[in-house]
Amino acid sequence: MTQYAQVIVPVPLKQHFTYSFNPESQNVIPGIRVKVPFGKRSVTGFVVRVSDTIPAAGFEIKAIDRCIDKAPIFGENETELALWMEKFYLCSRGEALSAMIPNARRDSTAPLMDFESDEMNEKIDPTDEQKAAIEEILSGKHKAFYLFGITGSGKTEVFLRVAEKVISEGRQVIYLVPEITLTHQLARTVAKRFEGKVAILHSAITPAQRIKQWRRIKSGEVSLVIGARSAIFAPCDKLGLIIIDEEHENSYKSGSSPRYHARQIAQKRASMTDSILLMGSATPSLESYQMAKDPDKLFMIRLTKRVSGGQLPKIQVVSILGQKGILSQTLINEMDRTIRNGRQVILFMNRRGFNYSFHCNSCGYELKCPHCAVNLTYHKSENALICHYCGYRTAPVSVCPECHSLDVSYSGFGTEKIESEVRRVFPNARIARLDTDIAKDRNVISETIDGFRDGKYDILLGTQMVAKGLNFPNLALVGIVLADSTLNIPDFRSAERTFSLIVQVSGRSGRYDDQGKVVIQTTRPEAPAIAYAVNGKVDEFYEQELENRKQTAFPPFVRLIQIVFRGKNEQKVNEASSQVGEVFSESIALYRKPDELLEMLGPSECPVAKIAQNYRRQILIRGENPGRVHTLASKVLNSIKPMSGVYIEIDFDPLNLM
DNA sequence: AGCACGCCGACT
DNA sequence: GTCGGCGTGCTC
Repeated sequence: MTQYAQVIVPVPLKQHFTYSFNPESQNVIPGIRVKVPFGKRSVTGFVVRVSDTIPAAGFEIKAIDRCIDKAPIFGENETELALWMEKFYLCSRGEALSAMIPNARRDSTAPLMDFESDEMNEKIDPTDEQKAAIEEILSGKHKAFYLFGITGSGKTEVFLRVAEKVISEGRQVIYLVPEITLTHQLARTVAKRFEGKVAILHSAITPAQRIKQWRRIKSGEVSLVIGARSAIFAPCDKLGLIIIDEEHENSYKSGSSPRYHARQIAQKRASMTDSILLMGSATPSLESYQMAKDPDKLFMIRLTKRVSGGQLPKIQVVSILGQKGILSQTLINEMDRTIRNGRQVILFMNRRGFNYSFHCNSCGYELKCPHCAVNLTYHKSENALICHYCGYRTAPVSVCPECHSLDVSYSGFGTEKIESEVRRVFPNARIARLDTDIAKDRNVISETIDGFRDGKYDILLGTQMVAKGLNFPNLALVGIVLADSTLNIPDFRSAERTFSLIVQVSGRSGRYDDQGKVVIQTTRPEAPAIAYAVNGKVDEFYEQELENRKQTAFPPFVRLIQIVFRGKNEQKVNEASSQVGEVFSESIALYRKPDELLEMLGPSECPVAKIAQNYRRQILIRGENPGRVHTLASKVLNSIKPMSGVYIEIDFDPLNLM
């Protein structure tokens, strides 16, 4: 007696496949993984249904090779979530399930480092501020909370106390941290505190270990799951609390299809399970900040005092307008003083940035797109200034439109130049450099970081990767070599990122005493992202940046969808994007309500127009009503027939348009 | 997404 | 004459 199983395979096809099996010898039940022949290969599929009726087949039915699991590793809840993801992110069910369930599929492995985390000390009595926060969260008056607290204000302790309470009521907790923060320290603290009831979904664990943890979670043996992005899918049947630490972190957004954001999944799961959602950061994303304007949606709790009572470091801004050389005298003096005191220095640089944007060396003016409020980017090959968002283009100018100076340029300086300059100025200093180019090798990263902590170097030159979650007791000076480089990236989030970077980086300096200093070099000291960060005017920055976004119609005031067309044949990519663009134009004309903001930008070349021999064009859809933008996009994208040789990638709420 | 089949260019 | 490029089509 043969039975049949509906199997979802991990391919971008919006359909299931039917396989036969012998119930006598194969225990095929919904929720398990199976090995099945698929075309000429063998793949891991997910069983979603089992029946004994023969499907009306117009195809050959193959047999299941073998069962991978004895007991289901996903159930009703997970299937429901997968269905939701399929609709929400317009991906296939196979892709949704593959993202949710740990299998052999590539799992981005981040460097394994011996980081320390914020506030990782032993259990200490909470401060009054912390107590009030804990009470508020547990009061049951709201469902979603945001812990908006300065660095060192003890957010972790609040998270852990709330978790303890929820666990004591017999419910489970998911604790999300950015990849890089999942350190031995924090893991150890958590493991100790919730002994025997913790699953740590470390990035470095093997797929087999991961599945083992998965089963422990599913069985209810585990009370608290701590892990990076994908831990949001942990199969907790008694979920009661989801914590998202450092909510503003970009690593919560998946870089491949389905491009989900852990925050969105968390919101969905929290509402599905009636759980508390608890997020926290010193620099919330604008999305969250805006959402908290409505306390019924997101209730914001502020932590304003440092637990240890220490001072935040002094921040000094140095204008390097018109200055020659990379290091200002101020920064050199501070570095010199710090090193002579036996303390350490970190210099931050940014690889990306204003290398190819128009820049006036006299007044710091940056040429912007008249429609999008982002900097225009100079394309040397076409000798044109191009807007990466809407495709607007204009001829390069040789005179500053603002101050009419002729001292303008389209180039900046790179990391190598900075390093050689630092070596020239400090010939006797011990200098280490760490950026993504150098640090392909994990060992190099941890050796460099350990070495710096152990005092083997005086100066560490690093990119963003050094900014997060690191604590160096002897660090007394942080220099941001050129804050403009993040600020001038042609992306609507560049101000937000710059602000966040400065605040986060400042928190690194002098953590264990009051000697910390920060020096920021910039040609635009008056830029809000810099000026407000320096003065600690956090809310003022957010308010003015929100106003900006409102004016220019960018998130969080609109929903944005990016549709990328890529393929080796430029002609075909162009045709496909134009074709889909036309469908969108027509649909928008029909669907759009009077006075409603709902529009298409493009099709235009992607900011990086060619990657790995693939030509890339993009369409952006934006609208003030998120639901309607989504409906429109899914209608259009489901109606178009696939064009051979052109691949379409859909990104809902892209983090950057680069 | 893979993977194979299949039809046109420069090479032992 | 073959090796190999990637365009096209299929996967229960």
